[in-house]
Amino acid sequence: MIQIEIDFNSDDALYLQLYNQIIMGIAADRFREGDSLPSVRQLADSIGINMHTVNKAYTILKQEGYVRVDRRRGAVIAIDVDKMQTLAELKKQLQVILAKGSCKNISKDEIHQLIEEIYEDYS
Amino acid sequence: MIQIEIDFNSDDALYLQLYNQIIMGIAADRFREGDSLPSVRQLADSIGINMHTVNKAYTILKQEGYVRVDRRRGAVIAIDVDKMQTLAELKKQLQVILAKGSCKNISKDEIHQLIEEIYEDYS
DNA sequence: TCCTTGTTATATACATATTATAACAAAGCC
DNA sequence: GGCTTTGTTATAATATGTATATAACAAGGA
Repeated sequence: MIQIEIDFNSDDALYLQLYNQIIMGIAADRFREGDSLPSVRQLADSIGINMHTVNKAYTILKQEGYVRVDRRRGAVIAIDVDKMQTLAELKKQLQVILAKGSCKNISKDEIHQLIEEIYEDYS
Repeated sequence: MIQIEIDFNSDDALYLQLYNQIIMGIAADRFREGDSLPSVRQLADSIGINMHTVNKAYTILKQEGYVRVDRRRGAVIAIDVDKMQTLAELKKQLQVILAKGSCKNISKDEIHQLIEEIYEDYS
């Protein structure tokens, strides 16, 4: 059984919350290369949302190379590594976040520290 | 004169691009504490978008403590530092980004390196 | 007085998000 | 072979979010 927490009061769209949590689940090694995710219908039922909302999350995960879709086994975790592109995208997103921190007097060291903290939470 | 680059083909909403660029402008010291931003009407005209779109960006910047609105001087850069809350929000956003990197075989060291790279760009 | 300021309100158009049904071929199961 | 479940696609309806167009108001500057 998969564990997904959806906040229906969040500003983030449902499909985005799903997308984010699956990626964080892979990073935290709760889902592993080769694992199957529940079918779009199953997961939609268990969360209590529409099939197409789940399908949208799965489709984006596929496009961005986190899962591969197998006719027999459904959505299977399968990472397609494109390091250059990933680094470029991460940089863009980090620039905005670091700027927010910088405005609020958060030092570079505190950011590094925050990174360490997040990695420690993986244990 | 303020320098804002809007990409009308971006997936990001116009007000969000504006919001991000003003924050990045403050972080890069192009806008400083006490500086006035253009009026909503002026900026809207110079970019070629609607007044309310600019107003939305300004309103969020105000809510999040990046500017203060002075009846005489318009939107003035004025940072309201709430370090605890800022750190909590940054952490949430970083968790998702780092998870993406982790899935794509980007090491912790490479993240630290990316942070350094972004800070170096401020010079 | 006149103009500009931020602010608020209303209306419209368009895009995105979410749900509801429905249908299809491919694969697994009995 | 029949039945179910799979991913996938299509269409429609609704709700929400984004952007624009006008308009009006009080407060402050020139």
